[in-house]
Amino acid sequence: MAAQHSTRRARLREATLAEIREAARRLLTTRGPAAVTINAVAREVGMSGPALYHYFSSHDELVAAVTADFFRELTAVMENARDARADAATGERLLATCRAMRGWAVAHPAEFGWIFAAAVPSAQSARLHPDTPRNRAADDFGMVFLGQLEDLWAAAPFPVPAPDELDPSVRAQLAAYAEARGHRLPPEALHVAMTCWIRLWGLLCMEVLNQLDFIYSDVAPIYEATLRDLAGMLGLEYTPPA
Amino acid sequence: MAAQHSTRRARLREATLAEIREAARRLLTTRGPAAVTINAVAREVGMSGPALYHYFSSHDELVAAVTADFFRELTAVMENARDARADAATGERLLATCRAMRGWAVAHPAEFGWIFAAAVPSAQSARLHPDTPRNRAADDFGMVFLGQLEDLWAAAPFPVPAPDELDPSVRAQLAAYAEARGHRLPPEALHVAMTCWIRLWGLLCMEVLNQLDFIYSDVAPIYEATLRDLAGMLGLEYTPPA
DNA sequence: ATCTCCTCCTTAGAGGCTCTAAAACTTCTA
DNA sequence: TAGAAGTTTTAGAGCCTCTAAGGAGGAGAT
Repeated sequence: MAAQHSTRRARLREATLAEIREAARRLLTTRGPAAVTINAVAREVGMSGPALYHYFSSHDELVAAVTADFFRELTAVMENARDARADAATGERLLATCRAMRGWAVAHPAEFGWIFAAAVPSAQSARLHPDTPRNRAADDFGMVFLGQLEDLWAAAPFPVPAPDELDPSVRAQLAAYAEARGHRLPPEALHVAMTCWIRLWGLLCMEVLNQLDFIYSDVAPIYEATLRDLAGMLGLEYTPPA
Repeated sequence: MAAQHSTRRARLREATLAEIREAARRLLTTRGPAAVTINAVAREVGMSGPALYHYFSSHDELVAAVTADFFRELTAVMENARDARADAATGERLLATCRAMRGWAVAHPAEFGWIFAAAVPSAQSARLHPDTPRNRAADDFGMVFLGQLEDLWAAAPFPVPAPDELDPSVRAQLAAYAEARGHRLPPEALHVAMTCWIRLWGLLCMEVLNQLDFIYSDVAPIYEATLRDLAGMLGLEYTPPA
């Protein structure tokens, strides 16, 4: 009873869903996160409040949907940057990917803050609902970064701390994650990868939250200095942006 | 007309103000940031909605007041940790201060997230209203960290990047800040200080926002590894926690 | 061609929120 | 003791989330 005769309806519905998410994003960027309300979004697309509940069953679900959109867009931007340099060295591709991430962040600070400078559903509840679109999009995003470090490791293992330098408890935590992910990186390499990720996350979040305004008017060179640092940690040659 | 005959009233008012801020904090920790509403806080202290406007002229002002409270409490905790080791080496005192910061963050994750994982009024508007209690408390907090690095620099200058390694634009931005602060650190040293601060901020915010749950169940050793790293950058001997 | 069903949309409304206005109650002072 | 000052209340406008009930229109079945 489904696929055959519901195509037209389904297309219309899809278009409306897209329009709603665009309106939500527009409100976010123009009037801030607090303005992304069911009522305001409904007004924006020309329907009256409760009608929107035919598309999203709650405000939280709308929020999750646009969050997933942002993750997917950022993922695509980073993958494009990576794939546009398919013939370049792995290290150069990683740098390009990281630069693409900041490029998106500064071009879309509200969206970046929306998805990253926010409390994440705790691991507990993520294990209960692993397959929401939001969580799938976030996982896919994570793999853009992690996947490149796996490639890098496969191509040219980077320096890692000696086994006795890594705290045994941390090693165990990382080993559990490595196992769940198929052991593409040993715990020591995962530790280096996480260190890199944490530094990029922190710097970008501070920037989009204006936490660095008090001292820096232009964070781009700070980001480049960080990338140079990370390149050093990963045994890569740092190449300045094109 | 003020001080002499208004003491009793003023005392009562002060007590009510304190009670309101405690209620707001209780709501934050027990029901999350969205539950800190004027109405809910008023109910909590046993008065009805609009009465609270005699103490705080808007929701934003209440938020700013408890934010200032949190900054002051964290500042005090860190200063205590520092001063409890007045006779120790500067490096050990700095490590103790940083550990006190994480101690407060994990003991009060909601409060830490409330003040740090939030958009800051942009520098523009901070320059227009520099003397709100919130901004003063935030500045005082910043000085706990920066002040110790100044002491450290005065006692034993740590290694800094060579002048030609530091991006000229960054150098200029830092020089402007150094001038405003009385030149207690040269731009190169400020750059190192900010690198340290950014790494601590990022790691602690990721932790309180559950952004590391997916891989780490215990972030303490990661924090210690970061401190060891920073100690290395600052030419300090790393000493494990007591 | 009509009938039924399903989808989409509407209005009405309960209950919460911020914040203003006006009135009432308390306390302090002259 | 009367008025001033400070505190608190109720009423209410206008926003919000979300539920309930019903209307208008196309899609398939008879």
